[in-house]
Amino acid sequence: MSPRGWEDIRGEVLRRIRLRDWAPGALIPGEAALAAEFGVARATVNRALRELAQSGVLERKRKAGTRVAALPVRKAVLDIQVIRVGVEAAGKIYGCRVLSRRHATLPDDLSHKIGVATALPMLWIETLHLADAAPFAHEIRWLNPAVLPMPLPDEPEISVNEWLVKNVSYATGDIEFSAKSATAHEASVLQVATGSALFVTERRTWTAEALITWVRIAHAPGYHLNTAL
Amino acid sequence: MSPRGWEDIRGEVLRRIRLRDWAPGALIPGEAALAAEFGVARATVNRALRELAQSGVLERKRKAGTRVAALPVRKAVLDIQVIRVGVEAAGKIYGCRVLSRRHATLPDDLSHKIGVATALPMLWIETLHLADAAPFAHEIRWLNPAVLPMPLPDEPEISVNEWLVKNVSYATGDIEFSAKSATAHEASVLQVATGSALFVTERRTWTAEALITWVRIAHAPGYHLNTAL
DNA sequence: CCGGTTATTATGTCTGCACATAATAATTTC
DNA sequence: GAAATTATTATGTGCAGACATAATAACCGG
Repeated sequence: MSPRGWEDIRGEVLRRIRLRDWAPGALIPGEAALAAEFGVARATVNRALRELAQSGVLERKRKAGTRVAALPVRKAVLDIQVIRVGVEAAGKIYGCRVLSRRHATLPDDLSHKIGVATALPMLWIETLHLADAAPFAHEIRWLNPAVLPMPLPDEPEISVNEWLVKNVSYATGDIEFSAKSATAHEASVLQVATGSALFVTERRTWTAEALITWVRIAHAPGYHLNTAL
Repeated sequence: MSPRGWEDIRGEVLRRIRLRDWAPGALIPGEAALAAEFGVARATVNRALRELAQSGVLERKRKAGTRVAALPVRKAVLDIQVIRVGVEAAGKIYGCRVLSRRHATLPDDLSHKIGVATALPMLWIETLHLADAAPFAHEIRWLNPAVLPMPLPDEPEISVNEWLVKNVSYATGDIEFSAKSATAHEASVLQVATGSALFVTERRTWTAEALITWVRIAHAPGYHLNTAL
């Protein structure tokens, strides 16, 4: 019943850590030693330990060896999906309505926040996402027309975000999650009381050269994000 | 200037995807072909493509080949740290006060929510976390005394969570993020207005056998979680 | 034409070996 | 004795070849 592959090795190492066989902060045997013990190649042990290090359970340093993380920074992986997929995964019917759409320049505060010149002409779009015809999330989006390969479609069926992922080059970006009180406008659109606690995600997306889009999505009360550790 | 290692391969593949050389949904050349093109071993290409698949950029299936993700489920990796580390990383001084602590049994709703019998004797602890002496987060924690290897220390210097990670076996668990309005109690403890939007994280932690702890942390307004995509 | 069996194929993993790299320990030099 | 140099060592990465596995495609009998 010796381990068969790198996943078994990973499991066995994890077992020893959980049983405190190897305590937090302690040095564990080197790859060569473990390979000998398990009767596998060093590369196999390496693969297992590398994965554990990636998930924050181990800390590895050349020459210094591998040790069990003392204050484990657990890495939670969140799947950031297109809203439609999230809604449909919950067994509901997705819909969206574009509430407003116009050309404008960035307000000063936002310009500063996302690091883009105020002067640039941008496209502003406000969308309401629906789940089973009930308000689900309110989206405010700034788009940089300069980086769009073609004009946006008019169809309100598909969300702008979804159009983007299909038609614009992949990019880097960042996300921020926070809790905000609903403004009067958000409250009316989402049909909740003003001041309700909304789960807000703000997202910047860049190409190598320029900003593609900045989005703020305020989710209706009850929304939550979860993940396994 | 051909690629030197798997990271270069990953970069080059990513570049082609970003340039829409390989469009979303399209099949990309097989590992063998890429290995030949780049003049590296197949294992090296495999490593690069595997990483890209792990981060949601590619979708791989045996025999079917590798394709660019059509609706990329971007994986955002969040670092779940001990609160003290987060506070100190922001350049502030951490502190915490245990507000209350007693033995009790789980209320029905929570018992149902976390899947543990109501009857079990549990320990209930309420903690206030401080950053530069200002309220930072309010923590409510249920602990299962049965799985603790030794009695909890009395020292209020170190948070219960930190004591746990150091003294109890690693475990699995899950996290949930949401936005909630501050209750009267939370508001008074955090010194904010009742009804303020609070960022709440709820966390369950299990050993292989039993629940270790359930925690709800309500963060003071202004708190946000962010990560690169 | 249908359903089941049998190739075929791309990815998944493993091995054994080699060398690169970074961090520490030992040594030498001034 | 301090500083610079040189081993030493554990992890990081690479290679070539092999077999495993899963999913598709081709085939074949009815």
